Amino acid sequence: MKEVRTRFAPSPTGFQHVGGFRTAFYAYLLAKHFGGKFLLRVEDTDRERTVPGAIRFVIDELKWFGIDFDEGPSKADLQALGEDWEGAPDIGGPVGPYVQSLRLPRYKEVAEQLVASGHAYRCDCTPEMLERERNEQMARRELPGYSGYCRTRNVPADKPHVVRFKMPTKRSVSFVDAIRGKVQWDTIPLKDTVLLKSDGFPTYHLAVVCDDHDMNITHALRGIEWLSSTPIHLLLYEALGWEPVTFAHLPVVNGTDGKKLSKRHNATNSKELRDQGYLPEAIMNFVTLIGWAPGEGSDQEVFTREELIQKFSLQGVNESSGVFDPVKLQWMNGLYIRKLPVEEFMKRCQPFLDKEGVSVPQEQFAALAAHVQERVKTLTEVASMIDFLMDRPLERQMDAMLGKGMDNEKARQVLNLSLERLGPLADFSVEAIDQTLRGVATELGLKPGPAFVALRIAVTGKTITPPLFESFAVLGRDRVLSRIRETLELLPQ
RNA sequence: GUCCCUAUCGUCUAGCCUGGCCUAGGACGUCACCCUUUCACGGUGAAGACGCGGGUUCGAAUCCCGCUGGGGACACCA
Repeated sequence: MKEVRTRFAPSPTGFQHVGGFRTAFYAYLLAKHFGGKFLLRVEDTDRERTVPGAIRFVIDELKWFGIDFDEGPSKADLQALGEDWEGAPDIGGPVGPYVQSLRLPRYKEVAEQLVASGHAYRCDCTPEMLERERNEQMARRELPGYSGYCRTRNVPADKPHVVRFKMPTKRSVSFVDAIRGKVQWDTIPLKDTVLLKSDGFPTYHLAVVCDDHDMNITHALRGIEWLSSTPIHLLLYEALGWEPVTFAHLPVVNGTDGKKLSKRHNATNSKELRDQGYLPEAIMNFVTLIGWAPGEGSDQEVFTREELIQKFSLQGVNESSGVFDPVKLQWMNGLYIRKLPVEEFMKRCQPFLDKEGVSVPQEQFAALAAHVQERVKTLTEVASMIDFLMDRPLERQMDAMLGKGMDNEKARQVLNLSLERLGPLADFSVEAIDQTLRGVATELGLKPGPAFVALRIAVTGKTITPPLFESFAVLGRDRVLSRIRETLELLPQ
């Protein structure tokens, strides 16, 4: 059996959002499922719209997701693009360059071959002429598109020109989409499209067919928006005498508003999600699930990368579009956070703590980490759960201390008695604190709940914290006592 | 305008190919209860969907036709 080869072929005209990365995940998963190769190809055929840094973004982000390319741009290619950055990978491979702007001679060669075989022709119509023709067609409510004026004019090669494909209209085309099954056109509603632009760059149509063939790609995964131009590609393969790839047209990923994902949607690119404290493995798992399910009656939705590779198939990909639901991502992220080994969790929290200026001794963080881990859904939430461990003035939520069976007088009693009992405690352990504080509540005829709220706010300033006794033990007796005393001062007389 | 894709709970989906096991299953979210020192975690339960209309059939979420809704393409953009 032929080696399965897939590619992720972004055009560097902007920054990928999670929908774009999903395409990459699927292509990667498919290749790895069959033990094949996954390549990166840069489709920079639109010189005007190319944005610097876009390629780096793709490579960096995919690396963050733990995805490596088997073949792709070499260091030299990146340099040629002016995209040579510190730590840039040198991927390379046998069928490069993997950058379209570096393959211009090849496209010219193929275009000329097509002209020679009568499948294409040179055209020197000006943009103005095309514009006028187009307007007239619109006015007559006809199908817009090039009339084929230059088909028989035999425009000389030394004049500025484009190369157009001779579209046969009166014939049917069909292919079997790996996701949707047979798709058929009885007539082709497309006109003579440009293959090679006047600046010598190919259009997507020429480049994608040429490269997928040259790079021995077996499966082309792409967005559904390409489905309607598939006849062009099929006809091109035919004219060139090449065997077409297997196409798989992926459904769209929409935002919660039902509109296609774009920069307008918040948190749609992986960088933003990372800054918001999401784990790459959670994002990858979640995004893969928008539009794919294992099927066969399976309910599984949490997968390791290996399971994903093992279970992924194009048959399991959905035909209809899906919505990126940030709320469910949050749930899944929490799940992944809880699954992390504690040390790993702490390590991953570090950048977020630094960012918030929260610095606490490692052993103190370690003592509470397991409790914190269970209470957060994103890494950004960690800082506010442990910043009470720092030696800085507390801002206490005094108003939350009272109410619900707790008044000024009772709060004072709880704090005073706690002070009295905690002070002489032989060892300031979790168990001892537990016993003591429960004793305090009982002695005052209070339920533990309200009593502990008062203590929690007195010592941490907040209503939401890791468990009380553990927090006290980590904080240490001196700080606990002095914070309680401080609070007593704050209580109205 | 023409062509193409698509349609199961609010959302992600299973089931559809190979009709009956579907009084349509799971997950997120929502609500209630339990656990409980806050918040979480965990547990139990509830509400919640086959777009509409025809047909085929003993029987249709599943097959066929039509309609409607949604999306896309028709560029020297990808």
